[in-house]
Amino acid sequence: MLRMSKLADYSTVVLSVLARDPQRTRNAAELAQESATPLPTVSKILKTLAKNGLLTSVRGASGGYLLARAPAQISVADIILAMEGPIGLTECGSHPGICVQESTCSMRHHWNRINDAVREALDKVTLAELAAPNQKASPIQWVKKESADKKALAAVR
Amino acid sequence: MLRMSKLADYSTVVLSVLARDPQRTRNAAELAQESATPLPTVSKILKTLAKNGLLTSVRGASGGYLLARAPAQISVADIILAMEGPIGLTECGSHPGICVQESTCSMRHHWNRINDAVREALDKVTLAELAAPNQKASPIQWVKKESADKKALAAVR
DNA sequence: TCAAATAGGACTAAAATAGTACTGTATCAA
DNA sequence: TTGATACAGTACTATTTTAGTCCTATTTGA
Repeated sequence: MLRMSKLADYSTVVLSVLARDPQRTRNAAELAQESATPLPTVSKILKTLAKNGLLTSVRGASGGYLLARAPAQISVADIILAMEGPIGLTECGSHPGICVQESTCSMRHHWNRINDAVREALDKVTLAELAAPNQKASPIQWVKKESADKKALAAVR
Repeated sequence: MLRMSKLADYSTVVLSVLARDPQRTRNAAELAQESATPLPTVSKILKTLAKNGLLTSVRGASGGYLLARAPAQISVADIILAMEGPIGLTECGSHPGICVQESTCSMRHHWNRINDAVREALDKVTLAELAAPNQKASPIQWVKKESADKKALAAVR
């Protein structure tokens, strides 16, 4: 596992829609439609992303959102940071003061290294890459699953 | 965030206790005490770790657990894999069939890359290192990002 | 001034996780 | 052979986290 939240996941989809045409301002309803995600949820995501500097918002009639930076300047690490806060695999990393063993824990320093390594890995992948069409990744193995997918989704929703 | 589960976290503590004296068999009660974690919880963790091949168990009176491999041969990735299953930041990675967009999703292939990068980073850190007393490892290359991160954290909270 | 849109916060529902307990099985030693 | 010790497995409950929704306020353009 080691999963990021669904909202963070969705946000990569929404952002990649925006990245396809970075100059254009789009409102929440459009983005909800294009990303096939419920409007209230998309709306929530957009607010969070705007608040944390990944999107610029334009209020009022004919307003909307657009990317605050070029897609190549936004990394996956940035997106996760914006949606979930600092990357930290353990609780002691992002919430100091919870763990009683904190002051004597010899592992904490190692976790910092690990977190940094993960962050670095995530920093290397940009939104520009995420939004780019697949280059010869073989989709063959997934195609056959499609009908099962729809069924699974129906069960889930 | 991007957090691993508490159980996975605890398990690193328990394993590092075992790693301090890899030959010695210890029972659940001992390990609970030494790791300052409730016995039922430690017990659950130990079972999971044994089931997934990180620990060898010895049943019966004077039984207990010991590491299945040398501490240097057990990586953080192994631990997370044992406790949480395959590393995958998105749901589609570890549960194919849920997402309707799966077959047409151009991002999936990128997520595979990202997961691999994270797994690689976690594979480089071993239990031997985790269990070792602190030595000042060089955080130099990451330092420059640190202040930016803190700022971002402040904004998020 | 009206309509369209974001901002912010509060609230509810659902899902995942943590934690506990109980029953079964293996092993050792008296 | 029997009792004590300790792991194995599973089911259950409670808690916490996350997701999702809704409502009201504010901003802005026509």
